Amino acid sequence: MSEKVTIATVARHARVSRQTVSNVLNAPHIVREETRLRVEDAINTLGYRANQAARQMRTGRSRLIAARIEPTRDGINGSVLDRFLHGLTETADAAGYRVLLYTASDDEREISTYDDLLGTYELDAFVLVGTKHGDPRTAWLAERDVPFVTFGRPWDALDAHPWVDVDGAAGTAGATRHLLAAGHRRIAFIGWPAGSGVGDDRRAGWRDALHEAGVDPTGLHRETEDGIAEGERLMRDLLAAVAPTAVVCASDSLALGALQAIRGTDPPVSVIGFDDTPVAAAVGLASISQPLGEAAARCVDLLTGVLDGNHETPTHVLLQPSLALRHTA
Amino acid sequence: MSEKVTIATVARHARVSRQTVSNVLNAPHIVREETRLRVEDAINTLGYRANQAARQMRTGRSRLIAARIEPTRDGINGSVLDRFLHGLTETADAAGYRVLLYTASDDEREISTYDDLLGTYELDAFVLVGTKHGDPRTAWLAERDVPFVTFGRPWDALDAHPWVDVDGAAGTAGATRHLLAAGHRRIAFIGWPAGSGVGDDRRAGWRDALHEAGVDPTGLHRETEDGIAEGERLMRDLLAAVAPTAVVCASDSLALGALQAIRGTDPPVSVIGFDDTPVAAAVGLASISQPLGEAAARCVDLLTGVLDGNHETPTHVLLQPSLALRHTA
DNA sequence: TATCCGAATTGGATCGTTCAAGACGGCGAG
DNA sequence: CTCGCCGTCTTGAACGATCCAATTCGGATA
Repeated sequence: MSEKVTIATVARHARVSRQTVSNVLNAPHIVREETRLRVEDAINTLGYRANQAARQMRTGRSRLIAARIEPTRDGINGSVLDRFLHGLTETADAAGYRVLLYTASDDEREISTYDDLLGTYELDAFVLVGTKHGDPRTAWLAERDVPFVTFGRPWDALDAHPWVDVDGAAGTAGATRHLLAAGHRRIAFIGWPAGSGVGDDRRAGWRDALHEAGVDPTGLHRETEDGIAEGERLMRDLLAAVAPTAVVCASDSLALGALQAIRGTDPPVSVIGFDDTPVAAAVGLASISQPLGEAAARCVDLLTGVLDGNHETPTHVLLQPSLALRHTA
Repeated sequence: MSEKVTIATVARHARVSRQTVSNVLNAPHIVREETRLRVEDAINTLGYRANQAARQMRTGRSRLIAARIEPTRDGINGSVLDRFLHGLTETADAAGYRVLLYTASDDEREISTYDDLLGTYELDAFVLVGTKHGDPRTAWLAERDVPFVTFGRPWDALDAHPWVDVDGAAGTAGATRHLLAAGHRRIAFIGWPAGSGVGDDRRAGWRDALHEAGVDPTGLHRETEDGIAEGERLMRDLLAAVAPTAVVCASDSLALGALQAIRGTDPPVSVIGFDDTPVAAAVGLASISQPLGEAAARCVDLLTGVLDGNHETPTHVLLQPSLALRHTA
């Protein structure tokens, strides 16, 4: 190939000035149609692509979004992040943004990474997955007016910043109602210790659905850290204590454990997991499915809304999960 | 906050010229120590960070590496990509590079994405995970002298381009030898249809280890597409046909299926999977473990070697897997 | 016919960095 | 003493895009 194709090359080829080419790209409506077509033609013929670095230097915007990739803790639930990232990349691409990855081992380092990314790469925005109570990261970003969205509600202050989340309570409530409709009454719940917003939310959905049906949930739930072994242990405990006929779990890991515990029961105890991970699909575990692709898309929507100065867009999005029915329910 | 801190700000503050500051950053050895310290001091005091866009415009290098994130097919093996990406991000970071994500639904689009990424972002290099026979993507990149590394050997021409891979044959051979040492003789293998380099490699390791021990592998192997159900089906078939006492599988998905098929056998049939996914760890499945973090690190090494013009570095790296022993073996 | 108007186009300046070339002082050799 | 060299530092130009102000041009108006 010959020389690098710049805006000047295109301008010469279309016999117009650089500025006109720039206008065709950034403000097509102010260019006469005939001229515009000639320029567009030259762009295609020459295979011109606007140099992002030069554009960024002038405009101060990089069209880059940062997302964190975490060390895989538990591959079962880890695939959630994986799928979310994929969706994010796809939607961001369509909106003209690219996704840059970063990692950090703790909050302090993560914040110093923000500083670095903002300083050297002039990132346009951040996407955080999951936040804690009193998260120092969101505080840092908000303080500096850096655009960001979280996937996951800030449980302590819902209006603190834009977020996208999936209504976990609605998911577990729906699953519970499905089981109630199938005739179950002793429907147990295995979840996480109180205090995590997500876990409490999921438990609340189950409890509300039972109340709604006039069933007393007392004694029907157990709490533990996430994990297959933990799920199995608690399910055995439940079987011995209250002999539930069905169980809703806060994660697929817990549900897989429960599945191992109920093996051989007759009639089979129904099990419903959460996240609809590929493992659940593989073993036929019914599970509550989060619309991760859509969640990612709405994150990008929110960000572009902020970045393009459109303050009309809502800043909070709560999506509804669906129930993936399989032979365990 | 005040003005943006540029190299000129630092220069004024340290009472030197812009170029001297630039030299402190890029060629410290040509600056007198006293001056260097004064400049470094100013940099720290002011919190200066070199603007990547400006640097890129001058040097033509973006310090950005592209990696593809694929739609999760099978969450069990999908976590491999996940872990690899994490390692890549971490090591690239340490080497002063950042990882940019992209997706593409087919080869043609992927190539056009390359074109776009190179044209607009001036990417420094690509990391491809897995290649096919006669891969059009590597051909395209090689033709244009774009630096890239693949994680996975190009099976048809080992010298075609730099790669990092894990010795699958050594992994299955090691697993097979472990089983032989435990007294097993009828050690089966469940793998993928001939033709995929990875699958053939893994099968060869098992076959060689058996030959080495004087065991005839005839009839002891089965081939199928990847998946839990497929693994279960083939394992039942093997049990009925040749009653193996152990089985080595080409993936954890197949091994999980095999595990379901052998339930209740006495003495228990040993099962060893491949990839040591978190699911394997969770259910206690023995599995061959790929050093993904190291693989990612070596990919970055190879790339920086090429990018920094160091042609001394080897261009092919073959890493040894290890055997994660758990109660299924 | 002269004047004015607004749409379309033009040239110059600018963003922050690195490259290329040159300036400056001190030192040793001729 | 002069010359050239070396180490150190400075100055001007360039990368490729966008912003800004100025200019051209065709057509409408007086």
